[in-house]
Order: sequence, then C-alpha cells, then structure tokens
Amino acid sequence: MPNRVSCGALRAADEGAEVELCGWVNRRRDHGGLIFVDLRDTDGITQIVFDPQHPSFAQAEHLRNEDVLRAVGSVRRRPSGTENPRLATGEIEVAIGTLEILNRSQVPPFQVNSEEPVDENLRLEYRYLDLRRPRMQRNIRTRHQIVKAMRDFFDSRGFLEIETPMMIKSTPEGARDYLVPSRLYPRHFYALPQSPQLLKQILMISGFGKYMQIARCMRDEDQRADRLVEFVQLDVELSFCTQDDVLEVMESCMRYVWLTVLGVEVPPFPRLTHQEAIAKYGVDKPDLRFGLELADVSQSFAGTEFAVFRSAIESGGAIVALRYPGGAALSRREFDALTETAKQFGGKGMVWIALGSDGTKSSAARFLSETQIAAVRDALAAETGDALLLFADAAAVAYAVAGKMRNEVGDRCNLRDPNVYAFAWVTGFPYLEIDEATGEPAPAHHPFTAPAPGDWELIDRDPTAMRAQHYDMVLNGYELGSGSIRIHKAQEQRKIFEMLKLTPEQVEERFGFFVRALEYGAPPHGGMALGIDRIVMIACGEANLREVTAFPKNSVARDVMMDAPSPVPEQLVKDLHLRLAPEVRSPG
RNA sequence: GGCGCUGUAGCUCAGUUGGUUAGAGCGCCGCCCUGUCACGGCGGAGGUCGAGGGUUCGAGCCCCUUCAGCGUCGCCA
Repeated sequence: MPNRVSCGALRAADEGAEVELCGWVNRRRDHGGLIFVDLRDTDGITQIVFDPQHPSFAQAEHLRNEDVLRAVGSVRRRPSGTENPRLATGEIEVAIGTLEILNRSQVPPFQVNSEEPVDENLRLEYRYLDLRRPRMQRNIRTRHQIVKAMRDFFDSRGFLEIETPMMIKSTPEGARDYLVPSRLYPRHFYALPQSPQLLKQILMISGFGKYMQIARCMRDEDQRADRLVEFVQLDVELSFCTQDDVLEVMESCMRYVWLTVLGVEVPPFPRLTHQEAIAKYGVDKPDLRFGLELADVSQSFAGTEFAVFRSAIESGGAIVALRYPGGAALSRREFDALTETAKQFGGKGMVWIALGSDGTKSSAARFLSETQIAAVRDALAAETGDALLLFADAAAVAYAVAGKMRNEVGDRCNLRDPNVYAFAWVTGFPYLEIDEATGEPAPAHHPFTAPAPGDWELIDRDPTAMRAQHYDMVLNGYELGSGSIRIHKAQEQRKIFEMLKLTPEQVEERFGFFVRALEYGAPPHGGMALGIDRIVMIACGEANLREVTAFPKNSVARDVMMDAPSPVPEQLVKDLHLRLAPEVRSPG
C-alpha cells in the first residue's frame, strides 16, 4: 500500500519509497519521448515522470492543465545536474506507476500556474481557480493561523467564545444597516449586526466576565481597499477591568499572534494621545514605521505679506510643514502633481520649497524670506536636498492634509516596508466631534463609551471638552480597531443620550432593552474589537482586503461568482409583505 | 454622489499625425522532439477595438452620451 503524501513533502531521503500523490496538473512538459507533469496541491509541486515504455504514457500525452490526478509511483533522485533548486521537492521526482485521471478540466479563463496579474472581477468570478494559486493558498492559510492563534490566546486567558445572533434589532446610529424583512411580522425588519456591541455588553451583565468572539459584521457602506461591507472582528469584552487591563490583554494577543504566526517579536506598543498623534502625524492612525514629524510653523510667518498664509493665520488657522527627504530633486511639474494630490486630500493647495544644492526654489519664492525658510528648515531638521511642503488652512484641515501627504511622502521614499510592523496605541480621544453636516456634536465613537474619569462634570458646562475612555490600536497607518471602557450605570447612560438630544421616548424605543439591563447590577466593563481582515492583510503584505478573503464582494459590493445580489421570485417578496418600487432605469 | 485612471484576442498588453488586411507575449489546437522545470521547434485558429451616436472621403485613435471596473474623496456612531 503506497503512502499518500502531499505534493510538497518528498525529499532526497524518501528515495525508493512507493507513494501516492493527488493534485492538479500545474504544467506538462512533453518531450515527445519523455513527459514531465508538475502535480500541484496546497503544499507544493512534485514532478511526475512518464517514460515512453510505460503504459500510462499515452494517457499522459493528453493531460491538460488543471486536470485532477492520482499518481502512484516510486520516488527517485533526479539525474545529477537536473535537480531544480527552486522547488522544495526539486531533488527528487516520482516515476509513474499507475495514473488515475480523477477529473478533467476545461481550459481555465486565466492561467492558474502563473502569478501574472489578472482582472480582479475575472478572478472573483472564477474564485475557485484563483484560490488554487499559491499566493492565495498562503494568504488563506495565514488567515486560519492568525484566527487560531487568537482563539488559543484567549482560551489560555480564560475567555469564552460566545456566539451572538446574526439577526438583531436595527439601531439607527452608525453606518447604514443591512435589513432582513420579517415574514411573520409585516412591516418589521431585523438588522444584520454592524458589531455585537450591545450583546457583548449584555453578556457582561450576564456574568460572563471574559468574552471573545470571531464576529461577522455587516455595514452597508461604500467599500475601500481596506474596508469590506462584510467583515470579521476579533471582539473582546471583560468585566471589572480598567483601560490598562484591556490594552494589556489585546496587546499581548497581537504580540502572541505575530510571534506564533510570523515569528516576529514585536516590542511593547508605544502609546500616544490623540492630541499627540494629530500634532506629530496629522492623523489618528499614524504610520510609525518612519518619522517625518509635522511642525506647526505658523509663528514663523507672523506678519507675512503672503495672502495665503496671512489669511490662514488671521482666521485662526495653521501653517503645517512636512519634510520630503530628497524632494529637492523634483521638477516643477512633479511638484505641481504633488500639489494636485494635496488638493485631492482636501487641501486648498501646497507651498513647496526645494532646498537644492544649487540654491533654493519655491512655488512662493517671492513671498518667503531667507529667515522664514531657515525657520521652517530648522523646525523640520531638514537638510540640503530635501523639500519642505507647507499647508495653510484651518488647523484641522492643514494637519489632516499634511498627515495624508506624510504617508504619500513615506511611500515615495520607500519608508513603508511591509515587513516592518509598527504597532501603537492611541488614547485620550475627545468624546464628541462636530458633525459637519448638521453642526451638532455627535459621539466621536459610540454613545456607550464612558467619559474620562473626572470629565463627567463637563457634560453640562462644556461637553465638547470631554474626553473618552476610548483607545485605538494602530498598525502601519491602519486602524486595526478600537475599544472603550463602557458606561455601566443606567442613569449615566441616560445622561449621555440626553446630551445627544435623544428624547426619553427615542431612548426607550431604540435602547430600552439595553438601559433596562444596566439597571440590574451591570458590572464595570470594557473591551475592544479588532478588524481581522486588516490584521491578516498586513500580516500577508497585501494592500487589499480581498486578497485575504476567500469569497469577498467586489468593490461595488457584488458577489460576481454567485451573482448576488439578484432578483427573487415575486412570491418571496409578497411573503415578506413588500412591494418593489417601479424600476428607475432598466438594468444592465 | 464628486474626482482620477482603465476598457483592443481566453489572459497581460502595444497600437505612431485619423489612412492598406489591428499586432506581441502567454494560453489554445495540430505536428515534431528522451532530462525538462516559463522546455524547445514548425504550423494554425482566435477580434462587435465596452456600448450607442457624431465629425470625416476614411475612426481602435477626435467629439458627445452611456455602461462597466479599479482607486480616491464624501460616507464608514
């Protein structure tokens, strides 16, 4: 009985063994009198050799890529000089004994055995072929290992994984809900969870003090390379904890994951406040793989004649400066393109100063004095050969644009090595932010977050000064997730709702079940949720979540393999007590 | 919803100033080939140039409209 082995297993030491291999034809090389077939499975590739006198030779002549085989044969060393060092199994080959063609394949619409880029929607339509490719096999495997490591870690710390329902109540805060119409209750809907937030808090009230879940979440919002409508969170909550308790357990988890899956020892995470993050990096999710800290150089331009700067300063704004290492080599045209990028990021424009070895050039040369340029250069510790980029605007805008440009410069200068992992904590977020659409204060995160100790007293006096016991975990410029210490007293939760201008009736209708739960001895608690898709994406060195998701929706939220969403029979719609609106435009 | 980029063979792409029969590599089909591993050689098939309209003697190329895809901004408590 031959031993069944994977296509990546055999080595020189296996010489002489009788083995059975199952897999797909990766490629056939037909020399007329000798045929090689590379057999592929999830583990690797093994070369099968068909000698012309062998009965299977005729079969081998008709093999095509992606045919499925069972090959039984004997392992032999390749003749000296024909070993393939690029293959893990390259020292050996399997001389065919018996060949069984388990299934034939159509000619695939793209080459499975090539890493050549293919239109993503074609890949998604034939996802089963795309997933056969080694890169996807590796990514999906890494994903499994990461999720397993997370479960192992929390299990070892005494956490229980508890499943929460997929059909819950719609709560109007936050992103748009995916709705499920009810057949039994006309005109009523379930919602798919945007996160199990309230359920996990209720689990704390239920006495399950250490909860975790690999939780599926859905948000009906436009997608991005780093955002899917359907995603997975590592959801964690614990009772009787402080903020530091949560940070400790989440940080330990991530360091465990990186060590066990990637073999990388991650140093303790630096912590910075939201205020520091904005001041130094212009964003609340800074990429700490590189420095290039921003500088507010408004002071250096007091009394300037330059209208752009003067109006920014006079209206209480700021001039924020960024160093571009080696940027002095850019042409005027390239600076113009960079200015366009800044505009795309929401800026009004950009002033550049090139510190060339042959002198200083600038888009605002006429208005800038030697002293002013020297002040900016000193503030950024810039050197000859660098460029200085300046953004004048309302302070929040100037920092935001400068922060995005900092990442752009980081890209251009190759400072964002995907094999470097710069984790960080960001804490001390403001409780409220001003909603730009309404001008009203709205919770910066969610309304179940507890204010910072001592900040309750601000709620009537100056609510926008309140800070939250909220924290973000950041990695390489991505927000991995956020968490908070929660409000655990009903009257405090009501106070927050009141500040958010919800009437008692609205509170009862939307959150009545939850506030009631808080009234029955809710323990102090807090937690966090991390985006597993993003974690896996970064761990795999990918730039798009779809590369680490087996069956993702495309960028416009379609499943192009199954062709969903799709129309349904009229009766199904009727059963749900729904009537479809007339078509606005004929589809397709 | 705004902006940018892209749409040419099954795949990845080229296509000049608007000018004869739209090309390449890979893949596919056939024949040849006993040590290849992106095997090699010879031959062949394969095109609604995303769609519609316009300008022109003539459009893959210019103009308008539209559809689709990717990215980005808005949005994502």
